[in-house]
Amino acid sequence: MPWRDGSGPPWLQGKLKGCGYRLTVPREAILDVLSNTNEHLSAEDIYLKVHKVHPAIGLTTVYRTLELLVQTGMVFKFDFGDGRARYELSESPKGIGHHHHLVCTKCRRIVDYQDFIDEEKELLKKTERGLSKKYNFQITNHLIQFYGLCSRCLKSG
Amino acid sequence: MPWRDGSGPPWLQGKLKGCGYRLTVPREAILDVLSNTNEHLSAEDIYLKVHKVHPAIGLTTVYRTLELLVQTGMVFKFDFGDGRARYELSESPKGIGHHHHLVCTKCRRIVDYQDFIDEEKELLKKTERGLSKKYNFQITNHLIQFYGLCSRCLKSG
DNA sequence: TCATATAATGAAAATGATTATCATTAGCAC
DNA sequence: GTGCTAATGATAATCATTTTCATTATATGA
Repeated sequence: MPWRDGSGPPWLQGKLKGCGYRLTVPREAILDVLSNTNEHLSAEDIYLKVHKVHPAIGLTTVYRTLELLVQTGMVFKFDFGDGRARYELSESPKGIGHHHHLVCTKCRRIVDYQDFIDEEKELLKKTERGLSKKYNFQITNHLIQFYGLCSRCLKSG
Repeated sequence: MPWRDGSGPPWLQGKLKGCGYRLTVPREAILDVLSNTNEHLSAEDIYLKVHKVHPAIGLTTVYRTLELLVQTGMVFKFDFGDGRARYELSESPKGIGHHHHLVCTKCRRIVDYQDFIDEEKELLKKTERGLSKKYNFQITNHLIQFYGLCSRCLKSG
């Protein structure tokens, strides 16, 4: 559900401005696309979606904006091993929230899961504390992925 | 410590043959490099090290061999976000074994850690079981990385 | 040991995602 | 509104990785 004016979620816009960045049409459009998908979009995917509404916005700007969003922590950048990066909003306003991924090494399908995160969270916190202390490393983020064969690929051989 | 003949670890060679692949000089050389480092080498890093001993071995072959090793599960391929893949032997013969990474988002330094893996292992196993059942996904592998600022970057502001 | 089938190799060219350049445009603080 | 600059977009450049294809070398069976 895009915003009334198709301009993306106000709180994200607020965060952008809060970081001292200007609020521009391309940035709004990109945030809008990201907040209204649950796919794992590549830069080009995002460009194509944005392009439908704003044909003037170029791929370069999409890359630049995504880098900005990653820097500010608003967006996560993933590598699922197919040679192009994927981007997801760090925190979905709709509460879709933090999830991890199962990556099929055969067909490259991605399965999101949240179910087991609660327990993971506990351990992660604990681990993060331990690591921070031991290595004097300020942890801001983590990545957890499981690799293997998805149900379809298991069937087909 | 390279092997007597600088040919890499016999058990890895065995695994290669066991998978039906030929044992060749380039493959031995690449396995040798991988088994005698604890750095996070890129394809080109490996190529350069191999090149010192076997100048005839080309970069293409390094890429091809690495892909093969990743397919057979002998090598892990990592993305630390600097635009080039890194490769590590899955199981080090010297018992250096499975470890996870702390990635500094500022200077790109990588810290390996093993200390907290025991506890993680438990949860991982449990999580893997749960995920396998629920999503009918056969998990063969996992990736865990923490991102943040390393001690040096914390000091330097 | 040797011949043979064919997997593996290497040089060069192609690919394709991402980044740099630079003249132009458009937020936003005043 | 005006002006200062950050932001943009078209194009070209970069650079890691793949493809192509003719040549070489491995492992198997005689």
